[in-house]
Formats: sequence, C-alpha cells, structure tokens
Amino acid sequence: MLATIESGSRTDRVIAVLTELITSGRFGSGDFLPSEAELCKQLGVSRPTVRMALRTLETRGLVLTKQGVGVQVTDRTRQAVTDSIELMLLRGGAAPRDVLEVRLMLECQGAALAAQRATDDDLAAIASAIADLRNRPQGVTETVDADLRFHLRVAEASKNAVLVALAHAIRGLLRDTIAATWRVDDRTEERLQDHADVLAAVSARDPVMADAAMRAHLCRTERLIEVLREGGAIPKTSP
Amino acid sequence: MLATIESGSRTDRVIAVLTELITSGRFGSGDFLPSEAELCKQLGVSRPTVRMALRTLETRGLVLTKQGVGVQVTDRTRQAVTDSIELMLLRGGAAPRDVLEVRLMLECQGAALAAQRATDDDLAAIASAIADLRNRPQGVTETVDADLRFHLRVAEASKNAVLVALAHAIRGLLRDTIAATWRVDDRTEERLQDHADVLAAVSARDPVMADAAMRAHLCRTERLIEVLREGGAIPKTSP
DNA sequence: CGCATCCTGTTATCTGACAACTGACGTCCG
DNA sequence: CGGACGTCAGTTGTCAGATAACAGGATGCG
Repeated sequence: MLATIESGSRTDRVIAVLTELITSGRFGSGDFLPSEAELCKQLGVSRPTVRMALRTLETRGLVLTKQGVGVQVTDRTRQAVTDSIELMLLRGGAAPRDVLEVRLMLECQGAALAAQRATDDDLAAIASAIADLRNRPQGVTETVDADLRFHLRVAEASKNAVLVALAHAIRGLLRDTIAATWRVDDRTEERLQDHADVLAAVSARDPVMADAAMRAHLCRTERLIEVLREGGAIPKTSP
Repeated sequence: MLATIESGSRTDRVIAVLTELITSGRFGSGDFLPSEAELCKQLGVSRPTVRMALRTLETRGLVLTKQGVGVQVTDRTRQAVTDSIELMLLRGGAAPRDVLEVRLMLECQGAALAAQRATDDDLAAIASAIADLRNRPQGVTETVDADLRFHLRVAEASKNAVLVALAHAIRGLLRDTIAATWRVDDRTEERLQDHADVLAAVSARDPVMADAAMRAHLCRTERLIEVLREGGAIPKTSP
C-alpha cells in the first residue's frame, strides 16, 4: 500500500498507480488488467473510484474497456493526441485560413521527410491509396476516405509520429470542406495527377520535388475551396 | 433534449452533449456548469454516469472540477495536448527527434509568416523579450521564461492562431530540456545573437532570412541538447 | 459432430447514503 | 462597532450494494 498521505484525490492516486504500471511495462499492450473488483481490493478503494480512473486512462489512450470482457492495455496514444489537438483547435475557434496554412506547412514538410525515409512498404501503401481513388468508388464518402488515406500514408512515411498526429487532427477539421471539393467534378483529372506526382517525387527520394508536388496539390485544392466558398457551397465558419 | 437513441454508451452520449455545449460557446471559460445533480435531472442519467463524463472532459482540458465549488469551464486544452504527447513519448509511440523536428517546422515557417505580417507592436514585443533575456535575470527559471516569451512573441506575430497553439503545446514539452541548455554557459553569446538575427530578419520583412535565422538558432540549440544528452544531463525519455 | 442453450465472469448503470470541502451568512466577544 | 469564529447550505468525493447488459466458454442435446 502506498503512503496514505499523498497529494490529490484517491482517484488521482489510482490514476498515477495504473499509469505507472502501464508505462513501466509491467502491463504490455494486449494484456488485460485485473478486473475492476480485483483492482478495488488491491488498491483499497471503491469501484466508482477505480472506474473514474480507468475512464481517464481510456481518454488518454492507454486502455480500452470492453463490456463483458475486461480492461485491455492498448496504445492508442496517437489517437488521443489527435483528439486533443482537434479539440484544442475547435475550442480556439481556428480561422479557416490558419488551418489551411498550417496544413500546408505540415504536409509539405511531411512529404519532404517521406522522400527521405519512406520504405518500400510505404510506397506501396501510397500507391494503393491512389489506386483506390482512381477506381472511382461509389459515393463521395468513399472518395473522401481514399483521399484522406493517401495523405495519411504520405504523412506516415515521414516516420514522425508527432507530425502524423498533427496532420491527422487538422485533416479531421477539414474533412467536410474537402468532401465538398470532391462533390464537384472540376478538374478531377488534374488532382489525380497531383497525387501521382507526389508519389513519383517520394519514390525518387527527392525531398524538394516532393515538397513542391504536395504544395501544388494543396494549393489547387485551396483555390477550389475558395471558389466553392464564394459560391456558398461551404459555410465560412467551418474551415 | 437529444434523441435518446444514439450510438455509444450513455456516458459517451453525455460526453458528446457536454462537449457540444462548451465548444459551441453556450458555456464560456469561467462559467460554471449546473451542479452534478442538476445535470442528472436534465440528462436523465445517474450521477456516476455524469461524473465519468465530467472526468473525461477534465482530462481533455475542457473543465475543472473543484470540490465544494462546482464544475468550471476552462481552456486547458493546450495542457491536455502537451500531456497526451508526453504520454505518447513515454509509451514509445514517438521519439524525441519527432518533437524537435515538428518544432523546427512550425517555428521556422512561423518566423517567415511573422516577417510578412508583424505589426510594429509585435516587433516591440519581440525586442522586449530579447532585452529581458539580455539583462540576465537572476535564476534559470527567469531565463527560460524570457526565452519562451521570445519564441511565443515571434509565433504570435505570424497572426496564425493555429500555429500559435501548436507551437505553444510543443514548447511545453521542451521546457525542461531547454532549461537544461540554459544551465550550462556554453556559447550563450551566440544564442543571444541568434535572437537578434531573427528580430532583424522579421523587421526587414524578409521571410526567407527569418526562416533561416530561426533555423540556425534552433539547430544550435538542438546540437547543445545532443551534447547534454550524451553527457547524461537530459534523460532520453524526455525530449 | 454441430448447434442451441446455459452459465460464469465482466463491465455499465442505478440508487441511496455519508464524508469532505467551500463559501457565505449570522453570531458572539472584545 | 468591528473582527474572529461557528454554523449552515450546497457542492463534489467516496462508498456500498444491487441490477442489467454483454461476451465467451462450457454444457447438453439432437
């Protein structure tokens, strides 16, 4: 048992203990924590207290509780980072221009890094996403998903987890806007070619060209967004 | 009242409702939410459910619950982002290198934007931060604060709220590391000159030079961090 | 052997209660 | 009259026990 006198509420102490158990590796990904009842006995607190602590750990992406099964240790910390960034931007009332600007920075630099670090698997994954997009899936939703997958794969090829989380969060904010751009059939062929250009630059291990290709692609999309916004297809409040 | 039938557990639904209330601005920073008992009545769920939801909102930095007082809406989302990234680093989902790399992107591009958009007030604020740093305050804490202030002022001069928020969150991660670099007296003069160079470039409205000056400064710091890390002054787990 | 069923263990939620804390109000004493 | 103190209502923190919902394996039957 811990020293009885510590700072914070009991819940906070339970959070600290469980977090330590997981980050120290005593419980690895996939392992199941003892049941809530067991944790109560071992920690000397009631079930609501344990549950509140577990809820915090779940929010932080350390565990995943499944009804009827148990509490499983996972590593969804990247998702947690993405979520909190998205919330921060939502709360801060991010201006559309600001979001687009930062996206441009992150994705272009990400593409440049990808050109330096992408493995063959990464290249295959990017190519696969492009193929999905070319095959023109049924609805707009599938198209947007494929588009999102392409950008995500490029970001992942940068091998920078922080950049992936940031890019992903920002993309989440732009999802509706980008969906609108795919709804119109304006210059679709050029946009598909843009994707191929990015892949070519990354495959050629040319950071400068990768940056430029991605920049050209995003700028084209931004111009399209601007047109749609003037036409009233996109509300100005959401980026 | 929302439709009673939605996906997810009741707790998830309560989380969604409360999050919406806050992000939509119905409750602003500083406001107090209704008491837990009141929320129970209005949402039609029991207190533990409400409390679990509130706990999630608290870990995400949206509210702050104080015993005997109530639940206050706050904006600690930047802290939440910093915390979750830190957790991701601890779990090995990201490397310290990733953090430094993203910082480099954001701050360099931010400096370039600042060169295009800084007002006279911004320039004065940056100069003021540099002056504070030159006057060599008493302790390391004050030095680090002044350093932080300098970088924050530059970011703010970019007039991009998203970039400011991200840069601030990332900086929070590096605070201890940067404090370590100021503890040693290695090439302090050069680093102070770096700051002046950035200000000069921004004042000259030269984006390329501003980017380069900031890049030079950050790279110098990174080299120092590398040296300290090899010497054991900085644990490798924290960036 | 295949399949439906039951059973066990788990989490999700509810109910009611009490403890601890905060802030403000009223009271008492100097 | 003024300030220190106690009291009190309202709030969050925690507990105990019970019930419902769920997943997966064991069991029994055809």
